[in-house]
Amino acid sequence: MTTVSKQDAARAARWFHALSDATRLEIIERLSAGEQCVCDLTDALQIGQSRLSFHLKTLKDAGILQDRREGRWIYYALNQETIKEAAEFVKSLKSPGSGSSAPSRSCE
Amino acid sequence: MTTVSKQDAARAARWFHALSDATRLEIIERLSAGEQCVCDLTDALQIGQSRLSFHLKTLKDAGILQDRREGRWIYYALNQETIKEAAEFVKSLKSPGSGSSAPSRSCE
DNA sequence: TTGACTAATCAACATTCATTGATATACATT
DNA sequence: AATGTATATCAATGAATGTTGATTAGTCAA
Repeated sequence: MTTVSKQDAARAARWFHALSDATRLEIIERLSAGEQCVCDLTDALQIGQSRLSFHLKTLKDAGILQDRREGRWIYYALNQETIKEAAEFVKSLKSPGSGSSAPSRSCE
Repeated sequence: MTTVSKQDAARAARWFHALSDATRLEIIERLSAGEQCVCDLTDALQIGQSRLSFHLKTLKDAGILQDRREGRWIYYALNQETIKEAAEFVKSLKSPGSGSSAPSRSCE
C-alpha cells in the first residue's frame, strides 16, 4: 500500500498538470535533445512568443525545467531530478501484486 | 532523441491531466491496495457522490481505471497497463546522456 | 544614450474544468 | 409493481487555464 502524504500528492499533481498539455510535451521532447534557448524553441514550435513563455514558466514552476541566462539568451533544460522523481511516482502507483487484489466488499 | 507522435502526445496529455488532481491521486492511492466499489471510496474519501463519480469518469476516460459491475455495485480498479505505459513515457523524457547536452546556439 | 533584440509580464477574453444539487438509470428486494 | 439502494448524468455556477496582443525589462552594440 503506497502511502502518499498530502504534500507529495500536491507536488505530484503540479508535475502532472505541467505535463498535461500537448504544447508543453512538445517543448519537453525538444529539450530532451539538450538545452535550448527560447528563440530556438520559438522557431521550432512555430508558436507565439508570449504563449511559449507562458508554457515555459508553467514547466519551470513545476520544477520540470531549469533556466539560465547567457547574454541576452535564456537557455532552458530539463530538470532530470524532477523527471526521475515523477517517473518513480508513476511506477509506485501500480498495485504491489501487479494484478488487482481480491475485492473487499464492505457494501453489502 | 525521443520522438513522440502527435497522437501519443495527446494520449499522454490525457493521462497526465487525469493525474493532475489531488482528489484523483487519492482515489488512485486507495485503489493501489486493490479493487474497490464506489461506496467504499465515498466513505473513505468523504466527498460528495457526484463529485466522486465525476473524478472516476475522468480517470476511466483516460484509461487509468477500469470498472465492472457486480450486482448493484460497481468496482473500480487501476488499469496496470496504462500506468506502466505512463511510467515508461515519463522515464523516456530524460535526456539520453543523463546530463544535458552541449548548448546548440543557433541564435547569435 | 539610443536603438535593436530577447524574453517576461500584463490585461482581456474565451475555454476548460471542478463542484454542487437535482434528476435519471440500473439493479435488488419485497 | 413498488420501493430502496447504488451510481451516473445533467444543468448551473464559479474557478482555473490557455491564448492573444501590447507593454515592460534586461542585455548588447553603435
